[in-house]
Amino acid sequence: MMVDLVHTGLAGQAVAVLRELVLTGEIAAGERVNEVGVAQRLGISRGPLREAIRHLASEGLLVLTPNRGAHVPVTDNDGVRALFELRSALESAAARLAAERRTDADLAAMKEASAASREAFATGEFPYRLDLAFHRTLLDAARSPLVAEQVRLAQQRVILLRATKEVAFSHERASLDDHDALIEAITAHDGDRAGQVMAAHLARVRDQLLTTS
Amino acid sequence: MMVDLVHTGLAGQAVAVLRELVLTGEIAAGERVNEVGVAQRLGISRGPLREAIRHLASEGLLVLTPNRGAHVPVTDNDGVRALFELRSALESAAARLAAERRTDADLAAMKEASAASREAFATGEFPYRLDLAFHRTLLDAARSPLVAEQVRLAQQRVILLRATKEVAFSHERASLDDHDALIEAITAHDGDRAGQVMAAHLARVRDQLLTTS
DNA sequence: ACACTGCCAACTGTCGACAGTTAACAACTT
DNA sequence: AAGTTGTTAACTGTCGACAGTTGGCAGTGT
Repeated sequence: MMVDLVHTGLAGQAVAVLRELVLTGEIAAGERVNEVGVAQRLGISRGPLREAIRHLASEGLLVLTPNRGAHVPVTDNDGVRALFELRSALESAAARLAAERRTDADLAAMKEASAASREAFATGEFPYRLDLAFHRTLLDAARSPLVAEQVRLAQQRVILLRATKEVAFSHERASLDDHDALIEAITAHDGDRAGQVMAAHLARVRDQLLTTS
Repeated sequence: MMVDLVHTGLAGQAVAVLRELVLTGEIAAGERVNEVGVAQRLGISRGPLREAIRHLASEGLLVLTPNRGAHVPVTDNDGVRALFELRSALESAAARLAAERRTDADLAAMKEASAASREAFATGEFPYRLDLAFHRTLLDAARSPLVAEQVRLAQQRVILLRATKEVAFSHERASLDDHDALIEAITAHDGDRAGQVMAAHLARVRDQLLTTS
């Protein structure tokens, strides 16, 4: 993710730009990505752009169809459930590892992130970014680079989900309590409980994203 | 994985061929992949080959260095541990899901795979392939396509590990017992226990792959 | 012998052009 | 009118050539 910024070439820049276009919903769900058009728009040739498209496809931000190019995926409720099964698998494990390995510094960072969230919530704002920040502190505490990377990719797909569904994501108070429960379990080095709390937390977030049609 | 075979283009074929070259160790660990050389060897141009290289890099089978190309990763003990943290996260969750969702047909398939492994073990052979076959039946029972896909990718990286380390991988009897314990827990719809057994099983396999130097 | 400097070969990064495929539309048939 | 077939425009897939970068090596000086 931030690793991509080290990609100094045109392809790397194209990845960054395209990712932003997709995640902000500027390219709508289902919309196709025209290689020549986007390449001209970015002022590069098709080669690097193709590379960028394939890269984002490998992250699940685009889907490829042979001879038909790439388009932003449209996700139904089953897709949402499948995605959260993946995210829950990864992030519950991360919570368990964090409970086993956390230092006091990790704990302090998590508490700080939680406090910032509560403060923002008190003033009526609880942006998605703060929730992600908390989850990131937990990832740091887990000290498992591969798991962390996959968590980030899964979280990114959730962001895309929100961008396409245009769901106003005001976190509920319950999420704040979940976070604190997480901190408690991790403080107590209780890996099992941390994993369970994380799974319950993500189930709650998932249900927010399921369309009730 | 098998999906790649549907990639009818040259790039798709190149992915299949290159993957085999890497997984069989024909391209050794640490060895660099020369774009022009391999492209000529495959009778294609650099474009599709580049695409294939980037694809395998996204699967973790190659690592890219700016302006220096791709090479087969060399993994130390820490890397092995990190990989198995990921695999354990994914596959323990798969076991939990399998315990919740398995049908009788799933159970039959798992028992059949286990029986085949025991039979082969009795004759002195317990190829890696049979172990993978068992794990695949479990994945099918979990009915979680995204988790299944990530599990396959992680397993593939373990295969690469074995290819590069040239470790003779004779499964231990303990693995057979683990499999049966897994079947028991899944039969009883005991998700927690299935997850725990899977984690213990993978820890055993991991320790086999750690170099004791 | 060692360190530094300036080449140089090999490679990756990028580009523009061509070939192949697809889906949509128009024309024709029944 | 509905279905079928031919045509075509827009796109992706592929290629060969050029530009840029890197690491090594010969050469020079100390």
